[in-house]
Amino acid sequence: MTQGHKMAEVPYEDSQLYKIRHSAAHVMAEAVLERFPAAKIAIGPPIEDGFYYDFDLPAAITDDDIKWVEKRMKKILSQRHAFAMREVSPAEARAIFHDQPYKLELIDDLVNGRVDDNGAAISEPAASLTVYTQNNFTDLCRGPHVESTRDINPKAVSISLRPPAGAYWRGDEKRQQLTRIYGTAWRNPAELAEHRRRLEEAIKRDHRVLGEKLDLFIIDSMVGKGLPLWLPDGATLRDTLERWLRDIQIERGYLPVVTPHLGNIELYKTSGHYPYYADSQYSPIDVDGDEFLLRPMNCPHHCRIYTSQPRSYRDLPLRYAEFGTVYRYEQSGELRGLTRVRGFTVDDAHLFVRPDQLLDEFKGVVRLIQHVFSALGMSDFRARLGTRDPDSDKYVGDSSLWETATAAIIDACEELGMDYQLEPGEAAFYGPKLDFIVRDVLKREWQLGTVQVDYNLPQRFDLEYVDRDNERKRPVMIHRAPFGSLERFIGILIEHFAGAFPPWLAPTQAVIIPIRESHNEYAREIESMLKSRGMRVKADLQDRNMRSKIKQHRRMNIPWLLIVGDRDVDARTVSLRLRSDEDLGAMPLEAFADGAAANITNQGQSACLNRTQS
RNA sequence: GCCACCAUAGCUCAAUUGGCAGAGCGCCUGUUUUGUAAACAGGUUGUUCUGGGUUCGAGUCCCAGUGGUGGCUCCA
Repeated sequence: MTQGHKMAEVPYEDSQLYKIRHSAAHVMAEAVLERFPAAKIAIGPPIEDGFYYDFDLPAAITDDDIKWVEKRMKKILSQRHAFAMREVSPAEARAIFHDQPYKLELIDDLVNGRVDDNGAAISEPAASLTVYTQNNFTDLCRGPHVESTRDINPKAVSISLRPPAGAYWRGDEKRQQLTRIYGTAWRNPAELAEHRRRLEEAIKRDHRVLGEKLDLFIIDSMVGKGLPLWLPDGATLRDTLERWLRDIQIERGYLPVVTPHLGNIELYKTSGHYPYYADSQYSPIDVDGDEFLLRPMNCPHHCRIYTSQPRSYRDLPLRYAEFGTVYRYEQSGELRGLTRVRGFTVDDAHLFVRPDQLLDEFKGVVRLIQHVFSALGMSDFRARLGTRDPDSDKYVGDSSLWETATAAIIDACEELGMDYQLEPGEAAFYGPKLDFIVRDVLKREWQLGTVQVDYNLPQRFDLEYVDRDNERKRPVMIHRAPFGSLERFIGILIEHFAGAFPPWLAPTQAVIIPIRESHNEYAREIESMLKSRGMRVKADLQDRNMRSKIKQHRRMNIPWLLIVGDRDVDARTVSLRLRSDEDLGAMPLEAFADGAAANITNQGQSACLNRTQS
């Protein structure tokens, strides 16, 4: 799904392309300072596919300014200007940047060893600093840069591809908001053209675009932002996924539960969700003088199901599963299609296990998630182990419990041979977690599946079981959701398949297209025959010609088009055309039905049929 | 939430410096009965996002709101 850098073995940071982009950022800053002499410059690093530079501008930047800057950049690049490095003392640096407050702040932090010169990570105190100069512009910078502007092809640089954006100084929303200008730079014009082509391709795959084209979902302003409405085809897709996972879970010993979307605030005070995450919850609702919350999570409800009966060590593990809808307040600027919404359904389950069962149960869950991802052909994900940030106070529970839980996750990953990245500070507030992260078509990362080990809720809800030795003991909880949110998962899935779902997921699996009106009866017969075998099919009996029907259904990515005319009626065949544009010609109706059924059962990734039966 | 930009028919988009709101697709009616990516003809489709303001006159200019987009921040 991603279009990463497939460039040799050199890390991006050491590549020529990185230097080109880093240097292009300096040239852009020079041009912007010419346009806005009063502008203050912040930082300007290379990023994936390009670079940016942050400015504190005296006025909002316009399209005309962008055009001017881009033109000016190309002019500078077409001249020969060396990128000259010079080592300077802190005092010299302060003199050079005396009228650049952001640079002065960076210099102070560099000298004190708080940041690197991208304004980010903590580093050693710097005894001396480096500056780079090209033409009339000098920037505080560690480098490296290209030797000269001649190393950058002006025709491979563009800053008009992405609109300027707001960005907080040092990523802190309490500080000055700067104007970030993005640019892209490549080694040659062909690479730039390819980049443009990929951007256009990405828009076509965007789940918001495809969601409308394929009639999957809408987000209606009268209903509310971030509250998607599933249209019949989208709901069919979603329902197919739900039924599939439900069946898998039943096989693996999960038990269904159903709980309401609203709960007494005491429930969330007990669980700790309130007030820890008050900011992402909706205001309490008054019910006869008591306060109720739209639930932000399902786990508290499941805990109360656990406590509804005394539990024996023989009862564990208990695995409660529910497609539970939750509501979270998200800032309006963060809402996006199906991938960031305010009401969504989690394919949630909570496993209540004995400590001696934790490792096996955790591994079982990870295997389940791997199974789900691989059945859908989603191999492009990374696993992230989110642990507690020791400096933060947003977590609940003893540190010893956290250590035990983290160790259990690490053990499970190692026993399963699964790679993961450790990310302190990414834990849930009640425990460490293993997340499965994928990128969407515009390269944004989204958390999908998640598994979390939790010693805290069992304590807060006073969960117990009676062990073999007749002692009351505390179970451990595992929270897990292979899809994460159905909404987000399906959004990503739409982009993953570019709207061309494999037949087992496709809302409509086959359309029967009669060539003439006289073939309608046969088309209807096929429709009811395939429906009786559980397929999602329809006969297209509209009064329009065959060719336009083919075009229409191909646009909708219908896996199988069955064209039937005189020859097919006589021979009881269907003429099969795949959406991949393969015309497979006539095949016996029974052979198609069998082949399609096999494809669907086997969850084939393409619409190809195994034709051995014909 | 913050910064910037955007909003015209169901969809994609036009509309000269402020001067009668249009096209293609779709939809409806009729003709056509078709063998693999758009048959033909006619017709229909508007609170130009909402509310104010400027003006003889606003889709166009100004203000506010709503919604969307790109970022930032946030994200159990």
